[in-house]
Amino acid sequence: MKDLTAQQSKVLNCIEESINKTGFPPTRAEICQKLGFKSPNAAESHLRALEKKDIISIAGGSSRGISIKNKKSSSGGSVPVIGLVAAGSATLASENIEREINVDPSLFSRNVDYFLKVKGLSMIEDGIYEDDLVAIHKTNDFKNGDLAVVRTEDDVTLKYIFKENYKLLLKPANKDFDPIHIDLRNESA
Amino acid sequence: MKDLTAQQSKVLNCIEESINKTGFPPTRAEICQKLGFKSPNAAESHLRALEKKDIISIAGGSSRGISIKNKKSSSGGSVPVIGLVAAGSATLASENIEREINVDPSLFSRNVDYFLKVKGLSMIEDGIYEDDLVAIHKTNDFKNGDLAVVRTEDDVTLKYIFKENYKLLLKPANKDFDPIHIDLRNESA
DNA sequence: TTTTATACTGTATAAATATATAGTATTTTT
DNA sequence: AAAAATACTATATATTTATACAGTATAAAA
Repeated sequence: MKDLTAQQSKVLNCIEESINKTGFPPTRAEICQKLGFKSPNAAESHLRALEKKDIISIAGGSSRGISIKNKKSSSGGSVPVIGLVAAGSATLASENIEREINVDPSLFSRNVDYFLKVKGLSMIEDGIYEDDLVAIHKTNDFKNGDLAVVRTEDDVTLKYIFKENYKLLLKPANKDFDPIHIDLRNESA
Repeated sequence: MKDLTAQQSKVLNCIEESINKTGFPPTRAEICQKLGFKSPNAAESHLRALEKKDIISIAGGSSRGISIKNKKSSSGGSVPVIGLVAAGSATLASENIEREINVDPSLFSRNVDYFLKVKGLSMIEDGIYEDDLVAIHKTNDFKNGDLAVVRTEDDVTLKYIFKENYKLLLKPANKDFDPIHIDLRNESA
C-alpha cells in the first residue's frame, strides 16, 4: 500500500474522528474547518488522493458519502473472541442468560443485542473456542460469508452463511463437520 | 424503554443497514425508497418519533445526521475480550508480534492497528485476563474513560485514561494497583 | 526538463437534503 | 368522546453539500 502524506493522514484521521464522534462522515466544509483549510477544494483533492490510494471510497452525488475501506489482513491465524452478526430469527437460545455484561457500545460497529457463549468444537479452526463469548446482533441483513447464529431443529450453532436464490449454505469452520444445505422453499420462516 | 411500533422498527433497521452497508446513515429520501414511502415526511416523522423515544439522535441542519444512540447495559459483569483504543505514541511494544491475525474489519467500529496480548493482572476487574487479545487502534483522539495502552518507563500497560488540563490520570481496573498521576508539563512528548 | 503529484485559495452552481406546512385517515390513550 | 399519537400523501423551499473550474506554488518522478 502506498504511503500517505502528512496531510492525507490528517484528513483520514479527521474522517475517523467524525465517524467516531458523530456517527457519520464529515462534509468537505467540515474537514476544512477542522484542519484550517479555507477552500472546499483543499478537502476535495485530499479525498480524491485518498480514494486513488484505495484508503477510502467516495459515493458520488451523495452527501457525506465517505467510507473508510477495509484494511488488509494477512496470513492464517485465528479470529478473536468476538464473532459477529446476522441471525435470522428472533427467538434463539435467548433465555439462557448467565449474566449481564457491561460493554462500551463503541467497541462494536453494530449494535450488540446479546452475547452467546460458545459450546462445542465446530468453530475451532477460526479461533473461536469453548466458552468464548460471541457478540450477536439481530438482523435480517447479512452478506455472504457472514458468521451467523443458526437455529436448527434442536440446536443453536455458529456457521458461516451463504445464500443463493432459494438455497442456504451453512458452513462450519471445522472440517470434521459437513456443510448444511437448506432449501428455503421447504422451510417455514 | 418505550416499545417501538412496527414501522418505527423498520425505519431503525433501515438506518442500521445503511450504516452497515455504506458506512453512513440514510437520507429521508433513501428511507422512503427502501420502505416504499412516497413522501419524505413519512420518513421524517418516523425519525422524530424515534428521536423522541431516545433511540436515535438527529443532528439538525446536517445531511445524514442520524446516529443510533448507545444501547443500555445493565449491572456488573465484565467487558469481553476485545478492549479498545486510543494510544498516544507510535512505537509501543509493537514488534513482539507473535502471529498475524485475520479479522473481519467490520467487527470493529474503529480500525484495528494491531493486537496486544495481555499479561499480568491489572485489568482483571474488567474481565480482561492474561493472554486475552486486545484490539488496538492508534490515535490521539480519546475521550475520558477510554481504555488506553500506556507506555511508562519500562512497561506497557492498559489503563483507563482521564485528562484534565495538564493532568493525566491513569486508572487501572484492579483495586490492588494505585492510579498514576502524570503532569504533562514535566513530561517530554 | 517536463510532467505528475502535492497543497492549497477563491468562486460558482447544480443537485442533494432537511424540514416546514397542509391535508387525510386510523388507532390509541385519556 | 375528545385528544393525542400513528401513518402516511403532496408540495415547497431554504440550506447544505458535492463538485467543477480557474489559479498559484512547490516538490517529486520520469
